[in-house]
Amino acid sequence: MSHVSSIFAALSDPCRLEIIETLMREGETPAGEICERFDISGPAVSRHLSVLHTAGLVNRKVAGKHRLYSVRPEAIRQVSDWTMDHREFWEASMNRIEAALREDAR
Amino acid sequence: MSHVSSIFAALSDPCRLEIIETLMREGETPAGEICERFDISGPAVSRHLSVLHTAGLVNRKVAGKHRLYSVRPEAIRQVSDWTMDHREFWEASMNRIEAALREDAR
DNA sequence: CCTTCATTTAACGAATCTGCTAAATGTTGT
DNA sequence: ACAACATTTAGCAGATTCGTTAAATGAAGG
Repeated sequence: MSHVSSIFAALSDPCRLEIIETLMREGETPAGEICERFDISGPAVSRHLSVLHTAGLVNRKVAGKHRLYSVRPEAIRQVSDWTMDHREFWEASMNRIEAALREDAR
Repeated sequence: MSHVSSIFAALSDPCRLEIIETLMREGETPAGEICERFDISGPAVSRHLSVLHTAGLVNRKVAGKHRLYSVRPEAIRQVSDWTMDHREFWEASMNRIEAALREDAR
């Protein structure tokens, strides 16, 4: 699996995406606090965290009985890099569409 | 499923990601030509194209016996937008990491 | 019409994902 | 050592995914 596609896979679950967004907003957070935010069981959240960790999206830090999770910025950057690699395509195309819209509006 | 997570889901398969990258590079392409590039069967590629279409990542245009596929730039832009929404997080964090590296190097 | 070409749909099996509950692990405080 | 707490692992059911081959669809040309 190409590396960026495995990052996409990790983000493809709505629950995992929300976990990542929460961690980016609030920084390092213990597993238990993440659990509280979701209606699913603790083990289910734990599994999601483990998927994210395996995919290299989060760091896990052991602190007493807690595990602190945080997003690895490089991972998000890889997504950004992927879009930037193709920026010429979508930016140019978007401009063409906008131009066509302006043309239509006249 | 939040919209961006369904885009991530569509891109989470290596074969689909490669299809999208090919289409971005080469523009509108008939299904048959896409098939030739992959070792999997025609029906398998057709299914991937249909997944991409359902997720809003590609346009399908009927041209005689051919179906021409092309990437919808807005879809890629949504990925870009998502990274940009969190840019402050990963950019700041990357800088912090870089600063730490520079600190270590001294 | 009938055939051929391009592509999709159907039907199926193997593998993977996601959730659950119950049990295990490891840590802290008594 | 023991009890309480935080989290993960095990084991299982149901849904989904991805590939295959065979059959269906639909346009183009003789």
